[in-house]
Amino acid sequence: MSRWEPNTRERLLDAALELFGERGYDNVTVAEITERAGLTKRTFFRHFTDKREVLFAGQEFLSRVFADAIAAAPEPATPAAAVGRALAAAAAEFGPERQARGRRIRAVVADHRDLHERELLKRATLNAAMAGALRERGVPDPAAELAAEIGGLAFSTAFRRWTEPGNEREFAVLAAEALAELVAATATLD
Amino acid sequence: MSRWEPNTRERLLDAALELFGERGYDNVTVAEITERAGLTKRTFFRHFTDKREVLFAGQEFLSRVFADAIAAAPEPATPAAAVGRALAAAAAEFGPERQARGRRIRAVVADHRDLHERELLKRATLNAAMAGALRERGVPDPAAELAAEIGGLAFSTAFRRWTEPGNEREFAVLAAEALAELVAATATLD
DNA sequence: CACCGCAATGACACCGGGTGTCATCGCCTA
DNA sequence: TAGGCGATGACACCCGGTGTCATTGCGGTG
Repeated sequence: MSRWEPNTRERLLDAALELFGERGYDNVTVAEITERAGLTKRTFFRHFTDKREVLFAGQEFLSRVFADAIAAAPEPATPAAAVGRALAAAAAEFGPERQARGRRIRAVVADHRDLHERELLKRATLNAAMAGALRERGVPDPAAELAAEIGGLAFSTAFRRWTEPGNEREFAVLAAEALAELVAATATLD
Repeated sequence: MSRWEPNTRERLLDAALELFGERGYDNVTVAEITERAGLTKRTFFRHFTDKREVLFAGQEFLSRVFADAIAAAPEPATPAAAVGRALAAAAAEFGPERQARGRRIRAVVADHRDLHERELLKRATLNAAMAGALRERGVPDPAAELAAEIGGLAFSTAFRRWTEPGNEREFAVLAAEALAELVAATATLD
């Protein structure tokens, strides 16, 4: 393709994960990441707006998957069922290949406030995409917002369990289970 | 008290809000804020961990209010009712004096991604406090988590409406209404 | 084949947020 | 009156992030 080594973003992510694992997120500078990847600091910021973003890139893509799946759900589907479709569609992106990387990312994010903060922003973006798609198919507020919030909660619960050490179950199963638990819990609130 | 002007934090917040209003959040440096307040940059960071925190200080206090109110709710109270108590308790902190400042803060936060991100972190902290207090009184997961999430959603909806231009209604009323709408909406999900 | 446009990178200076460290200043207490 | 101490100032420093211009070769066009 080009004269440079290909897969720049991948290489940067790999280098970053290695270094974060060795020394921790904030004992690693962007210059060190790019050095290991054979690039320069400036190039890093051409691919990621932020130092944090290297760990969360591609989440915008997930938003589209969620929204499209909700839009494509059969007409008589309830909000909960539509959200279930979205989770199922997302599960395709969480195969065994991605599991190891997911674990490494989660380990880094776990004890860094700044990274947790960014994760929340990504989830909020996801929620907004789901809520928008639900409104599009006629679900009124605040039900659309609520269903989206529950979907986000189910997603993050499923992701946590999926990346927990020793887990053997598939993402799709965990997501469906988390969603079902949450929907059932709505009956116990009042 | 001391030989310096009192109310350092307040003065910093006032100076910051003025400047943000005049030129926008990221066209104002911390040095400029402290200059207007008659202090130095270093002192700013002794009072706020971050530039962003100046707009969100005191939220930890709210977490305690929420948690305490939930813990103090009468025993037969449902999760939704306990959350309602928390919102009512919080309403005491949102009198008319605070409304103007709330509007100014919201205006600054509205179109700045970084600030929105921090707001999400604060809300997540609030949610965690509520969920913890609910578990403490025997509400099992994921109902505790869900109730907390709904409480957070009601809170932020109420705050948004309360600070909307032209609003005349009290925070307590708006919060109770938002919560009731959300609880009612749970019945329409499935 | 020579030329040119273009996309990705490098090089480099610069700004501003955030921190470590030591000095200063004055209130409070013994 | 001596000293503890808490809050601030002064100052140097690091690093994340950006603006800008130069460089490098690939692909298309005549």
